[in-house]
Amino acid sequence: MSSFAGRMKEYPTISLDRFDRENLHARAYFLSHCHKDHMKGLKGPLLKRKLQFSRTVRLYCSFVTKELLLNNPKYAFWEEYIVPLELESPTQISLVDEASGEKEEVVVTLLPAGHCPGSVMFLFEGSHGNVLYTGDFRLPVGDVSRMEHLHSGSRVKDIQSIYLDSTFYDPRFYQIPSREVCLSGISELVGNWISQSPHHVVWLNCKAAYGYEYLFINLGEEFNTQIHVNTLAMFKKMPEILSYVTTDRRTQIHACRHPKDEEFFQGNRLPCGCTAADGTPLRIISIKPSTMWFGERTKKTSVIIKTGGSSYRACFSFHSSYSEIKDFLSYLQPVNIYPSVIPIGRTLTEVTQMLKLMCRKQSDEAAFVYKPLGVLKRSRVQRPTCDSESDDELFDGLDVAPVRKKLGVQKVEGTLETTALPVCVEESLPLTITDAQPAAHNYVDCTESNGEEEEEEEQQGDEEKVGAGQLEDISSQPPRWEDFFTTETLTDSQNSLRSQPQSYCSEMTGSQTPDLFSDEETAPDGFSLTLSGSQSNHSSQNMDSCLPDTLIIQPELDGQKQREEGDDGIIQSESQQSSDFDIPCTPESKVPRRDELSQLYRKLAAGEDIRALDYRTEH
DNA sequence: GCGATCAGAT
DNA sequence: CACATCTGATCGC
Repeated sequence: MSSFAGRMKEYPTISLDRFDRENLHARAYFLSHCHKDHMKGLKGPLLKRKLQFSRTVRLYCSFVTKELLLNNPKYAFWEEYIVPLELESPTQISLVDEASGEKEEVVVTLLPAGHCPGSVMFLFEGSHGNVLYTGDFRLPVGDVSRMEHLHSGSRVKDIQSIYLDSTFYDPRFYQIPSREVCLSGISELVGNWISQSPHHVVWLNCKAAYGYEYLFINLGEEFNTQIHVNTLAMFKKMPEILSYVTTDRRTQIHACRHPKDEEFFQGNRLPCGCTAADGTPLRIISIKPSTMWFGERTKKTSVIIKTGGSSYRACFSFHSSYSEIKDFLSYLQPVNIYPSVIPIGRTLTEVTQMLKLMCRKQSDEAAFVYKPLGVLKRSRVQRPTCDSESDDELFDGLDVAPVRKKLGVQKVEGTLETTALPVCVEESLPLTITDAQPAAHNYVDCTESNGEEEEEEEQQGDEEKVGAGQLEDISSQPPRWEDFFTTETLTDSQNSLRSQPQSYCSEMTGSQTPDLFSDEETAPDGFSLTLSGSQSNHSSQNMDSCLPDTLIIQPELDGQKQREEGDDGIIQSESQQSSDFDIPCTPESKVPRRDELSQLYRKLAAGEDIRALDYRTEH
């Protein structure tokens, strides 16, 4: 959950995703997406009053976010103060001090964030440098290199600071199966269930938040049906979503909710109250989207986990994994990175230290800043090729050395100014690298690969089925639900990296239908069934290609609490723990100890080459 | 009665 | 499996 206090040190008169306390004095507001933890104070009476006396203070967000926000009556008063912005359309905004008339100009560009419908990042460009506020995001490895507005010509823009969604910035979360792979697994499970009879229905146990819509869209499309939801109101202006949801309960796929929906489910009822269509009891399975992650070397993955007689978990993540974040950061190489989330079990200090390693090298920065006057552009030195231990294959060759470009004189000045002042923002330690502090090595991540990844050909293949995120931009005027995962502007030759799965149609073999009530057999090892994946066509950018798409795991009966379940009295394990799913931290993925970091810093300070030094495994 | 905050649950 | 939300208890006004 975001703990970002709302302001960026470079542009402190702007508030983002926080609207209480000191943010009440902002000259402009930005909302990255419509999740409650990013809307703190947004319905506050204090803010409402302020707006009524202001001529210039506005809230900027995407068209979709505006639509979702105004759908909630509590926020309806914002209507006349919202300025929706198109994606990827740089817009100049005046930040006006209404008391003094003082004014500052800033150019903001909304970039698709892939987190939920309408979610965006904000790129600010102004006299205090280029700053990227990511909001919450999930971007596949490589996508950053295709984001036009992070580039100027063929060069990467000089980013002073990134305010980062660091939810999974921890090696524990090294990889999270791609959206496509997760969708494929869910799709397969759903298909195998609902095809058995009209009374076989699926309950998607989704949280009360935006972000599951692409799941609904894809399932609706694949099974030529609509998904039952509580209300359609918020989508009334988003036909691309609207056409796949319904309030008609007579469908086999439900995502409806009820405060006591878990109890309902235990009683073989759907949250909407559906019990039976024509007297025949429904056969319900629940699928709960939840985040699953795997270590750096973990090869055996499954995107579906059976957690009970008729309950499943399905992999689903709103946030980028560690490796996805690293790809993002190592491409942009900002001077500073400020985490907006501290992963559970970590401290701000730890996260800050780890993020420092992803910041631009000090030496680089010094050369950058102190160029002679008149030299506004420079090509970055080619990034050294990582040694054999490189994890390049993980990133699919996307480590093409980014080239930076200064945009103008005023931004050079901004860089000078901001890099010279290590100022703290609220609760985040500054990551500015100063003389007193040895610079972290930019390429330390190159040592993290175990080098045992298989070399696989990148599949450029045709996409048999594209995810919703890959739909063509229909350029309909806003609101566009595509804002959700818009990557359609990413058009360069590397686009093939995204083309994931061709066929996910893993065939269930034998009586592998997850019939949880009668005819399921549990193998002695506790694994009831394995779905063979069609793995042949996957990109090698992650581990997908060497894994079955779907592996359904039947938890072992642990002999402890067991209870009756199902309509035929089969004993099922109550508390399921998937043995395969207790993913241990990979040995390489431990937290760096203080002394290890000290050693690293000593080496850096001494100018020693640490490229081969893995700070995590030293000792 | 409303809002803020926290614990707890899902 | 750790995301975002909801509910209820408590406190303060």
